[in-house]
Amino acid sequence: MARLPLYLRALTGLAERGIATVSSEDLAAAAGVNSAKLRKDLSHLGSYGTRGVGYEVEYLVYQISRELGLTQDWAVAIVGVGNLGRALANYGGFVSRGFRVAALLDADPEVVGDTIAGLNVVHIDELETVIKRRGVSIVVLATPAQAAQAVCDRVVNAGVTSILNFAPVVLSVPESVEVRKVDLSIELQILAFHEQRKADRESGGPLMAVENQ
Amino acid sequence: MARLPLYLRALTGLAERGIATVSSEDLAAAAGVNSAKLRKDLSHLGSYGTRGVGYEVEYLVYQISRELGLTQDWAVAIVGVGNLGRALANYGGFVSRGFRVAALLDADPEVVGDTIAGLNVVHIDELETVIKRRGVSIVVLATPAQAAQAVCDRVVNAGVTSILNFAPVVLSVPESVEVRKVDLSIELQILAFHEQRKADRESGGPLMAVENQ
DNA sequence: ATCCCTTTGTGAACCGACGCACAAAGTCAG
DNA sequence: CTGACTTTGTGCGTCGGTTCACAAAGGGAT
Repeated sequence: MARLPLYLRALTGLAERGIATVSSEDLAAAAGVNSAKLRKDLSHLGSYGTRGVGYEVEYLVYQISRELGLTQDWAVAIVGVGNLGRALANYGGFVSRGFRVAALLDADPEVVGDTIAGLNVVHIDELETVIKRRGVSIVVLATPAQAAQAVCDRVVNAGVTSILNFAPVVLSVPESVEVRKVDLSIELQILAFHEQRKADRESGGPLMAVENQ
Repeated sequence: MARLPLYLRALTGLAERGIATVSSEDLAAAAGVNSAKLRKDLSHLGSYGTRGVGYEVEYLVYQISRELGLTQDWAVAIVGVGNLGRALANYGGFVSRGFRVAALLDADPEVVGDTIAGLNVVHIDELETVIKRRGVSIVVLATPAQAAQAVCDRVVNAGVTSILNFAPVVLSVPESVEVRKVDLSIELQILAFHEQRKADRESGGPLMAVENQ
């Protein structure tokens, strides 16, 4: 389930505050979901709750971490060391959740050789070698849109089956490869859409009511 | 609809290649969705297609842009000028789609006064003033998790009703305020989850089959 | 002018997710 | 030990979204 990371985040927050036990109601509120949904999700990974009491925070953290595969560490390569790539390389949220940035790659000879977040930037020509040698299993694409599909093809050929794509293009990949995409400007466009509808409703709303009579 | 930006992106790509007309089938492929779904989505904003021919690219770009409210320009403020905030400030994808970064704010006196992407970083104390004076209607939160809710409250009080949240917390806001959230590490965790299931299936799969006999 | 071919727009079946509401199960006080 | 209370786990009705499949509509050739 795609909500497990959300629960995990809420649980680690509770653990830090020293809370040992939590009810589905409280945890659901902390994660921003319905409590029945949360219980159903958790029941899919086994009966880890105690009726009348709730869930033991520590135990649940461990179970969800295991389910998500966060008990092993994952080597991640970031391709494209522009502004976004740099930000991702320096982002603390990855390391704290079992992800290790194992390689930075770029095509621009200007940045190859630079050290970012303690890592040497390698030329994209080394892609296949680096992936094999450093055991990379997840690749983050932060390249310009034009380059994304070509890099993606090479990454897939090198045997990687999980890609996080920040480039604003639809990547075509074999069915066995999973691509998740984050498009920052799409998120803003959706906000603008709703923002405009609010504005329309305020000015045009009453008018519409008149027209509808 | 949340898919309109996707269609728009595909359409501008086609327009750049000089394609004047496109069928729902082709456009759906370019956007990575089902063609029936695309036709239904487009029909919700009026009958802009011609049976037997398809959709006129230019016209559709205009109609979707108008529907999304991209014909006006939106002033965006970015709060939190860490690695991510900097990357967002420099990100070209915003400007090209009608979004203007109108303000950068931070609490750290070390970065206040710096110039990033041609903008002066302002202290967070000025938040309300800056929002009003520069007509900001969308705020991007790129602060640490601990600070996010407090900043969010101030932003909401200042009258902003659209927030894009990069901090890994669930923000509580009035119902009238829309929050979209992007959590980079959650995306990676979902990839790791599927990656692990693939690995489990390869090693544990055949074994399971034996056990099930 | 007519016929055939392409493509849109949509009715209707299908599917999964969501949440209510409740029974089963466990805790704790007396 | 018993009974009242709390909370999980889940059956079931509902709802929105997705997709199939087809009728309606337009274009172009003969």
